Amino acid sequence: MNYWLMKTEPDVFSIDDLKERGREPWDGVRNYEARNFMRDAMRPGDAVLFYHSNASPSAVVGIAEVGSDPYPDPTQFDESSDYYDAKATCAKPRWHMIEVAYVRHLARPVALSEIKANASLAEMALLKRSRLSVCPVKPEEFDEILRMADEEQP
DNA sequence: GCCAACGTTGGC
DNA sequence: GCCAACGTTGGC
Repeated sequence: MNYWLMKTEPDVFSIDDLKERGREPWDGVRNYEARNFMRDAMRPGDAVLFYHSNASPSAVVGIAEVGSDPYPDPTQFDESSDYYDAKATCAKPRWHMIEVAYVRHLARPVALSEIKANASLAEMALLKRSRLSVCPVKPEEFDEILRMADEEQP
């Protein structure tokens, strides 16, 4: 099983929205590296750190899991969609997606500032790869975030 | 609101 | 193929 971190702007779609829906198709990702993770590596049951970006504070706020096998993002074929891609065809889809399923909220949000301050998390892709909305997480990093969430806020 | 990082586009 | 212009993400 693999571990991931997925970013979302809570003003657009938050952990509370995910809890309410139970499961959400993660369409609209138009970055090749993020696409490759979803298409080539993310599989049902993989664990996901659910991260609020552009938030106050930006933080890991919950746990989700990959809820489906990857499949072509239907919005790439929809001319009325913001995510329409004229160069994609059903025979040769360009963008793939997975669904995200709610697991639970963290006991408390673990803020980006805390992650940056934790030396054992210095190599996290979240910190190294700015603006990548889907990034891999090492098992020990995943565990450390969970441990921090169960501690008192510093 | 500013701006750094960085991916994409398009002229040549 | 190079690279400048431009657009987007996302922290602060």
